[in-house]
Amino acid sequence: MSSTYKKDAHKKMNISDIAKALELSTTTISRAISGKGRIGEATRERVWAYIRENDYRPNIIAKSLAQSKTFNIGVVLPADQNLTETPFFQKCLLGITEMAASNDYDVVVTTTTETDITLLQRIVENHKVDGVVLTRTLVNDFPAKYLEEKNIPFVAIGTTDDEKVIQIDNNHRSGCKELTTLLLNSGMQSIGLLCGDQNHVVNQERYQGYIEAFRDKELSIKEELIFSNVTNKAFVEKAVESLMEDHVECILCMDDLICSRAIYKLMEDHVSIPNQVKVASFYNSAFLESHNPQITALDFDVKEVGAVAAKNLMELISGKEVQKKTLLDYSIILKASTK
Amino acid sequence: MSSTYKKDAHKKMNISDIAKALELSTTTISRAISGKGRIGEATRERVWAYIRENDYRPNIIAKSLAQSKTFNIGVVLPADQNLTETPFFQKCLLGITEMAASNDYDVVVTTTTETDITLLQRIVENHKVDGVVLTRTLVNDFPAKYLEEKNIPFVAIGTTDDEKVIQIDNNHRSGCKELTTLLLNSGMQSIGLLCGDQNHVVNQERYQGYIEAFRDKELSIKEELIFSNVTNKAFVEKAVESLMEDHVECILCMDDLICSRAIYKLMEDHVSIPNQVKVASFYNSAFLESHNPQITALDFDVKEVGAVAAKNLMELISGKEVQKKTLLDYSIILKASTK
DNA sequence: TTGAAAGCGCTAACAT
DNA sequence: ATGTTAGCGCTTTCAA
Repeated sequence: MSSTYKKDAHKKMNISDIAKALELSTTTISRAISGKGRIGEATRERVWAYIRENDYRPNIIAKSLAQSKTFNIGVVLPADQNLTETPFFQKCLLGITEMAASNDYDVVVTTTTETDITLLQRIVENHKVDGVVLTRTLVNDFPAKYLEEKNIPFVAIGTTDDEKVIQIDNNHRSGCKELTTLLLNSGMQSIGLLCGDQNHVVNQERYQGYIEAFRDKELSIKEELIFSNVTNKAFVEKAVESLMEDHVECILCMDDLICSRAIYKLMEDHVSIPNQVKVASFYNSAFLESHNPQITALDFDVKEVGAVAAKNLMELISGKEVQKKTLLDYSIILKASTK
Repeated sequence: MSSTYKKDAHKKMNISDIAKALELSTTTISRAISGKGRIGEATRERVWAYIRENDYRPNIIAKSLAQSKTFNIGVVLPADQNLTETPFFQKCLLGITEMAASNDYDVVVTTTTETDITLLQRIVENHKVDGVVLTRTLVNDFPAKYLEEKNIPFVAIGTTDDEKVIQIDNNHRSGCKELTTLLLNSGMQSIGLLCGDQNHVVNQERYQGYIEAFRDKELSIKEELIFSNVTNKAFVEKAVESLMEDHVECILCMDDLICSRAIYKLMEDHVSIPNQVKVASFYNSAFLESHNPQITALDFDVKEVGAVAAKNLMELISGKEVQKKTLLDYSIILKASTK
């Protein structure tokens, strides 16, 4: 069984069909549609009536060509395997898409890895987008550098040293600091930290939050309790073992995948949460929700960060002033795992 | 701190700039680029040399207008909250994006819910895409019906009754049947089933696979062991309790979120896997990987299914014949949870 | 093998 | 308030 697609025979209506039908000029139709320029209320209504009646849709491509604008924003997703496992980017994309649509923009997605930006170059150099949203920031940020160099409007979801970049981020640093402080205030002294990929700025921020919490209380930081780049199951297991040997009171995990792995490891070793060790995560997702006891975590409105990023980008594109850095809030969800 | 974007002053090169520089006509340049139509090898090479040297990029928008093609494919993602938690769609999207790019297409994403297809209508009626990939099928498939009615080329990832729809799917039914059969062969008799949303065809397929396994062995199906629409934590917990009261030997979960919830519930109740009850999932993801014992599951190459869908759609768009139904393979990963 | 010219559908100066 | 006209950058028929 197979199938072929046959094009519709009947041609689409265009602006000059309307002009003819209504005995007006195409300019007038254009003005009636866009609302720009002077036009009589009567003719305006007449045009709209015709449009509604005949279900006319303007050809965006032609508009694009005339205005040298695509009305598309590009969204760059990471192609790395282990990031497709996290819901962050998908939620972000949802927020971006909705905000874009409500401003009459559409979303073209593409992917990059930390070193390969050819697919980003594709959409940019083919003039497919008016601007770009980067959904994460890197310590050595190739995509950002490329867009800067090409002078393409873009915003980044995340934080970066590069002051020229417009950034939208949840306040990870502050959230992690507050959560850590809360734990320290409850009398704990020794808190282990399992960090994610250190080339991702977000993980650096989370790390700084942890450090600052200790600094503010003038507590010494024990390097042996901090594990960086705990990016796979084996690393998590080794780190957890080591932390338990050091008799930490609490294990902080930078994201929910690390946390989920840590919890399983603890269960396997018959370590009871929170009796023998407490656990908290810097990122909350459905995969932690089912655990008993429930896990204390930071919660971010990821869809919102996407929406704000899209909004900022579209304003940037339209020449408006845009805030250099937007920090969104977080909430701390205290649950039984740290009681 | 704020920032404004300033447009680059220097105008982009176009086809007639090249024509002038090389003292040729725009037609010739166009032919040299596209490779269509007769053209002398010498001039052809001369044009390409110039293009390479000056890093010229054709304006796709103009090409689109001239050819009435966008070179975009639309991808429809579900906007439902609990689906953003699963990695399926993101992986799919990755496959689609890569395949599209390698055929000089780009990907415009949009979202729908089970009842609201306005954002899909947007990209279709604004002529933003040449065709559409639906990333799931529904029992009552509004998006598919809409696209059919509008006569837009589209393919669906998933299975559907509608014979006119071009479908690409992993062989869920067969996979689930094989896994269930395997369990039955190992001597189990009573196997519980926790089903996902029954409006998603994929869950119907999985259900059928389970049923067929029993039928083939002429075993009776106990309705009380099958729970449908187990779409939240509370439902999973109730179902698991009920199954344990019925002393099932194994619990089959339709996806990894259900499975993860079921496992936590079992742990909470101090039920040992696989000693007291065995567990298997119809979908494998990183969130199950950490569990000890590891969980038996079906594994699908999701990126591949996306890639094939994109390929089929692009062939459909270009008027080629396309297979009505493509079924991709699966693998069964047997782990300790069913030993 | 190459070129002239019309056209894709819309916008925007510049008239009137 | 409305119309004329010249593009936007590329493709494509038709002619040379």
